[in-house]
Amino acid sequence: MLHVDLDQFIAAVEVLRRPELAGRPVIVGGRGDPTERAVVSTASYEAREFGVGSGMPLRIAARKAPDAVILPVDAPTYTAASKEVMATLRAQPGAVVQVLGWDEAFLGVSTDDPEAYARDVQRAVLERTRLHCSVGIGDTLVRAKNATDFGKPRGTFRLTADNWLEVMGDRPTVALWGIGSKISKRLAAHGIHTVTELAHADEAELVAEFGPKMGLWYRQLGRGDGASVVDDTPWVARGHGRETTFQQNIVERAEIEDAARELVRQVLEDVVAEGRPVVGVGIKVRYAPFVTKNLVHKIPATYDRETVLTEILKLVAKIEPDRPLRLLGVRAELAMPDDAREGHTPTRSGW
DNA sequence: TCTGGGGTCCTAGGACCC
DNA sequence: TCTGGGGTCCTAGGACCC
Repeated sequence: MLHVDLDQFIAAVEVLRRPELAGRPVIVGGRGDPTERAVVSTASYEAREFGVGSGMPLRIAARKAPDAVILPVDAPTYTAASKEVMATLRAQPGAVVQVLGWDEAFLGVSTDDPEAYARDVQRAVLERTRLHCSVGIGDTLVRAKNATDFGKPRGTFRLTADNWLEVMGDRPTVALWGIGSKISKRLAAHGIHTVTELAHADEAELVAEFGPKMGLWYRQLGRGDGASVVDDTPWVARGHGRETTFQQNIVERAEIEDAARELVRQVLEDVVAEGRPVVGVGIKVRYAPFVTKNLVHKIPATYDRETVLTEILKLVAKIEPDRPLRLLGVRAELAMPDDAREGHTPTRSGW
């Protein structure tokens, strides 16, 4: 199967509608104001030359690339561009498409010449959307996904059981999709630093450290093994949430409750569009400097706004008084349709 | 350097039931 | 009076992804 990943997607879309920005360092993030609390969504390759990358505080990015053009995030525009890309992928002969986000998708296809097929995909996407993409080819989803990095930009790369350890074996475990900084550190504490070491790690030891599911899954990741079927079952959202980071930390009850009311209003807009009852509510709080807590609880299925607001405010009442708050998030869990329960929607562990 | 906003999923541990 | 073992449901917290 193939993994298709658009190159510097957000920045590329912005350059398309402002051609004069071509060749300049472009950074997209937050509201486009580097004095605000925000992070970089995407940096153009020119901006990356200055050491700017996704997830970096906008303030730091602006310091590193002082001449960069900094633009606000315009989600509706990227959603529209993404739809064009995904429609192009679905139009490819024999393609089964599983969308992973705005700018990436798995494409399942049976072909004797995957490289030629990948180049056809790149050509089709460029013709229809004027966007460039990289394509990973693999015999499992994990291998295809990891292969894409080696194809960037605008190229292709193939990873299979035959060359997986040869190519990936000496890389740190954090290079794997699904292993972040925390897990890689816990692995290191067991003497597991590289992909090869993870592939040959003791199962019992991993299970003892990470539990029966994740322990085995991490070892599988090290081997690049796992599912090899692209699942195009339509995605069913589990819920919707909104969150805001306050430009200045707040403490006042009334201010916190006002923020919660506004977030509930926004969440309910998404929930109404979904047309499924709310069966749980949650809040996320981040105290300064950077401590995150989640509070959730189940509720009887309801469509009633007042009920949802009341339940959220009960959780808000549990926020520790006098502790500076830098982020508040509100979330609504939705009832799942019967046909979308077990085994019908893609899950991470399924890969 | 100081960390957004949208999501999903897993695990531990307590409550409760038989 | 002290107490097993299995199961489910729920909450809190943590980790990851784009």
